[in-house]
Amino acid sequence: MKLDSTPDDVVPALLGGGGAGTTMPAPPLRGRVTMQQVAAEAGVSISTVSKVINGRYGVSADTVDHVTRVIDRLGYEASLIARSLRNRRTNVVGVLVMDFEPFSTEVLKGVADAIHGTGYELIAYSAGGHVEAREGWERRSLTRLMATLVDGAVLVTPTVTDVQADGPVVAVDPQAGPSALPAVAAHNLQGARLGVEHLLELGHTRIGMITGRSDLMSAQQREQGYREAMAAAGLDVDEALMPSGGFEPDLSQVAARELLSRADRPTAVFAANDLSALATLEVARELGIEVPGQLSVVGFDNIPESVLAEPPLTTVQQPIRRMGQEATEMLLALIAGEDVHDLDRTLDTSLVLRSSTAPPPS
Amino acid sequence: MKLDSTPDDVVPALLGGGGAGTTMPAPPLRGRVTMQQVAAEAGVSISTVSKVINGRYGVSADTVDHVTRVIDRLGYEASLIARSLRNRRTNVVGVLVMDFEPFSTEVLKGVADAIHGTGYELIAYSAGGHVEAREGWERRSLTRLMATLVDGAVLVTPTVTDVQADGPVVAVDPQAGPSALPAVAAHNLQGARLGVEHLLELGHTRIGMITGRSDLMSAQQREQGYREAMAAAGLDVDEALMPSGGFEPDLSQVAARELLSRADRPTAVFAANDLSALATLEVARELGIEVPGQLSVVGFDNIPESVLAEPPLTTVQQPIRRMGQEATEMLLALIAGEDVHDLDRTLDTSLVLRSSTAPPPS
DNA sequence: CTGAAAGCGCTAACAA
DNA sequence: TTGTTAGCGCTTTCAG
Repeated sequence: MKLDSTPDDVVPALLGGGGAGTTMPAPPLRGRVTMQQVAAEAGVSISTVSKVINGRYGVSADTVDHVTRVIDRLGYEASLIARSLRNRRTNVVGVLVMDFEPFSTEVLKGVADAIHGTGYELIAYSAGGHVEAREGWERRSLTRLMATLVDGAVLVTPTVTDVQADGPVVAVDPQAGPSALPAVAAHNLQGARLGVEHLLELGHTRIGMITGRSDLMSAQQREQGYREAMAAAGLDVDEALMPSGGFEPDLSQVAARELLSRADRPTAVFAANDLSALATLEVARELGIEVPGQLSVVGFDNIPESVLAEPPLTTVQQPIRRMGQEATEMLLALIAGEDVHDLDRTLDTSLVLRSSTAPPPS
Repeated sequence: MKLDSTPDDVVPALLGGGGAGTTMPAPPLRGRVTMQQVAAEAGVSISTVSKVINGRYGVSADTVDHVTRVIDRLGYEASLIARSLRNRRTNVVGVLVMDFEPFSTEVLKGVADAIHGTGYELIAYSAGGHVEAREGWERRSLTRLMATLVDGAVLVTPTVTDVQADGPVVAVDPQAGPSALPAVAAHNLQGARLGVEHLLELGHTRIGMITGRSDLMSAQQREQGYREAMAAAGLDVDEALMPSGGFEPDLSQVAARELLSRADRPTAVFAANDLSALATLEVARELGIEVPGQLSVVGFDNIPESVLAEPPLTTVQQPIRRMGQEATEMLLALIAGEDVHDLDRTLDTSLVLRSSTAPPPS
């Protein structure tokens, strides 16, 4: 479809050093303008053009001037790719994500915040959310981009952290044990306590939990927070009241239905994430259970949809954007070769009070 | 997860060529694993490795098998960059944005939606929101990535559309006249009419507008929609009631203050975007004007913040994500060489009713 | 001060 | 079936 009409069979016209007689019309060519073409057009060698572009010493002012003019006229811009291949430094940082969804794009905004004014460029890469690629996408993406395209990378929600790249890598919300990577995470445990304590203060004592994907650290920590809060209140946890929703809507619906259909159903539910909480809301409606009148629900994440829920969801908010910012600051410091003291940061979460919680029915 | 305990690390048989004593134990090397290393480790030539990787014919099953194993063991992954430089086709599409903010990230999600299952990978690129780079960032970004890294690109909110790239490019929400580029935009005019008509139906007759950045097409169209709706209702527009807020908070505050301080202040304000509407809400609060009791406000965009406003903002919603999807569908078709019939699409907007509008005070 | 030449990691003719 | 060779666009010694 793309014809390659690069006229490289045109012998570059000889030009004197004075460069006065450059009367070539040379309209902006079709397609990509290469350094080759600039050189030919300016009547100098490729390396001279390169020097001019990179401001290297050893080029006469006249030449610089002339070449610069030609570059402007042709609208030449160096290819990031070709340059990356040759150089070690690229001045680009990468954000690697499994897919572009609410969480990762929010992180992305934070990264963008932090990158402003640093002179770095930003590339976000996703392998397209391939299902088969789920396992080890972080490793693949990293090897694909790192050391050639980017100087460092922020890995969003990686499930494996033993990656080895030859540049700095910082993980945001890592999901595999105590990571070997510098990381920024939300304080899941504290957040969960916050959510459950809110329920406790309201007077609830029979509180169920829809747990998350047990293989993820965040899910485990949230469950742990739930247990701790209950224990601190001197309450026993009833394992029967803790079905798993796997962090996703369908499973959560099943879990919620199970929980809310019980004769001794809880008066409040703490969900491992907003998606699960939303599913709970739906099931409650289905079952004719009023929220928050007969049932209180607390979520986790504060995704945009949670505001729009009916009723608006009370939830634990993660400072997602902030996480992106901190990760980037760490990354830039690491790239700069500074030694960063705190390589594993945990950011506090906060409770967002909306309308899905109330005191238990009397 | 998967430890390789396969003892196939048998030292490759004899190596011809100048291969000196090639009894390297070669544990997974530090840093990037290159094809070179795989070849050496497998005792074959680089091109053979390349053939194996790309599934080219002409390699014995045994060799394929052996090389594959070595690749796995070494964790080799082809460099996107090097490959891009060589090939014309990369199987990557790019999204070029000025910066990662709410609008562009929403578009990004749409693009990601559309890219799922197509086998394409996705790269989003931002020059880092450089202020000095504002002018012509689209041209620069395009030449930097296009034809080397990506097969085609989606340009988000470009201010210049006469870009020339040697691959397909689709613009989303282009801001410069009838674009020369295939484009997807929201129906700004219709949206504005929708917003103003809502106010009209409520009974307002004295409706002011905070206009947008006059150099942007979207702003002009929204203003045009306002005028048309007013005209259709048989109402004259008072030019004094149309200060510019430039699409941004600070200027909008000034504009709103001007508007609301008038003795004959309007009973309703249509703002060119949500940022301006939010600013208006703030000024109203400052001035002790009740919304929606004494003043109705309608915005445009439906950014996330608009739900959280006090009161929640009634606004015109753009199908941003959908725009990203359509643009991507177009782009993929273009890349595939299909001829796309409708190269300039306009998507309808819709009114989101919330609590910032009410009938005018009597 | 300028240009020729050697690659960066990879693919694709073309030879062997 | 395999290896050799020539680049993709660029930077960088190192001679002229």
